[in-house]
Amino acid sequence: MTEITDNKVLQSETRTLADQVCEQIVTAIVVGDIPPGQKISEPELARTYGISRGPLREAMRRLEALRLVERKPHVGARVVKLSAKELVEIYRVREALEGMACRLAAEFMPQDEIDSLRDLLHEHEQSIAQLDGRSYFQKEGDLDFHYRIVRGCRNAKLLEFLGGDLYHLVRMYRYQFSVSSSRPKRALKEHHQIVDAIEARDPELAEMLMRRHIGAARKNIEEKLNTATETRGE
Amino acid sequence: MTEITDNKVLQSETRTLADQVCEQIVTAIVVGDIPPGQKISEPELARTYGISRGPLREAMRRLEALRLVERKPHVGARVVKLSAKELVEIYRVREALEGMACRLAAEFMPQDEIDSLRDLLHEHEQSIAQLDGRSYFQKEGDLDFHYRIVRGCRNAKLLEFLGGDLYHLVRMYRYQFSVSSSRPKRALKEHHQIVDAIEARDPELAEMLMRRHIGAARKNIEEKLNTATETRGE
DNA sequence: CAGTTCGAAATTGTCGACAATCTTGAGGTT
DNA sequence: AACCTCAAGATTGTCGACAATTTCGAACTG
Repeated sequence: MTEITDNKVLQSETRTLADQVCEQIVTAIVVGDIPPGQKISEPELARTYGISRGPLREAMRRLEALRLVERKPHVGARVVKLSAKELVEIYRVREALEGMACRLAAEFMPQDEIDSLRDLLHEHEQSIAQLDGRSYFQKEGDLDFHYRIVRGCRNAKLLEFLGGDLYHLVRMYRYQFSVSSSRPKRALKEHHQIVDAIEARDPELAEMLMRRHIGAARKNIEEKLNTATETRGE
Repeated sequence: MTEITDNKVLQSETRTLADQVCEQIVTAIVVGDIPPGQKISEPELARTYGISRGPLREAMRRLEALRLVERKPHVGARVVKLSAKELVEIYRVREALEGMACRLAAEFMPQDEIDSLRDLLHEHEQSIAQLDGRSYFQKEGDLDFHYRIVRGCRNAKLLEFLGGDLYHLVRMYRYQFSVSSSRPKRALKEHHQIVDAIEARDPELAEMLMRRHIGAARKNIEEKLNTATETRGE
């Protein structure tokens, strides 16, 4: 028996066809290669990826569990189309879960990981300076920060829910709407404050700051969507 | 186009074989008919439920997504065996999500649903009186209360995560460890306080009370498990 | 001409068989 | 006697074909 116990190593060598294709499809959906709302034809996708319908169907089940596709029996599957309402709902869930993650990180995150977080923020600072302060958080940089905190909270279930399921949706949304934080400097400052609270081992403050941070992003979205929803009554 | 928009009606009439069997297996696992840690043989289970391996494999994927089984490629699937640590982790997730749900319920839950909640608590009171005050919350009663609040928060994503995924694990745990709340009267009082806060439309208080309520249950578990963990060092 | 009904085509659901991989036990070697 | 090797068995992964259901269009009826 080896030392590694419950560390889910991503066994890249022995992955099943269905898993590989599933990952490919996830990326294709997230970056928009398969557009939202598109109906998915099983035989077509199977041909595209050069596999049979069996593994593809298993991949579809997994995608359904990730909330990236919706299936109706005997009808078919289509890529989810995030509505404004659903997106705000997701940010409520993030606010709750990541707030808790931040609280636990303030208790259990090792010092070396905190140092690493600081390094990441310094990289972000330089990135902002280079890009003249506008839209640093464009693609995956912001998610990286949040993901590290979730990893640092030492709660495997929290990591599963947030990292495994929810972040794919958030990533998809960012690609679809091309929404990067419109307030990069302020967001970076908030990130620094959050790390400060974690390093000070202040769970209450850490949770509150993270919730404010995500809540601000949510309000930002709500606001943008309210101004853009004068045409369609939905 | 009908009035029903995103209300996932449980279309009981046209359910696929895989879905039916999946539901059966979920129940079998939750109540312990298939014990935790048991390895699952695909041909055997397929024969048991009278279906082929195709639909059964799809059901297995769904169970994997529900975190009820764990699979390793080319090795097989086994029913999850909740450790004490994982259970406490789950309660942290519940604390975060249900706290948020309760906050939102205080904002958006309609008055008639609040009234219905009160009726439910009155039923619970009588049930406690009949059973002489011990362990009323034994099986599903407590979950029912929490589930109603989650439904009342008008956040579909929150409902999906909590009701769809997490509650199966909680139910399984309750059957496995036969743990019913060891403090029924106090729990009922807390439930009443929570409904009070919701009815008073006080989101802050509602969230705090719910988090305390679940946090107390978590501490109760930690305590029981600490006393029972003198034998095994795990 | 609108509405309905029916049927053919396409798609999804299901099945049995074959191939690839892991496990287990026996046999041999050091 | 302990350890390694290897082969047989079992299990999982994959595939192609058949059956059931839905969908779409055309013909028919009022």
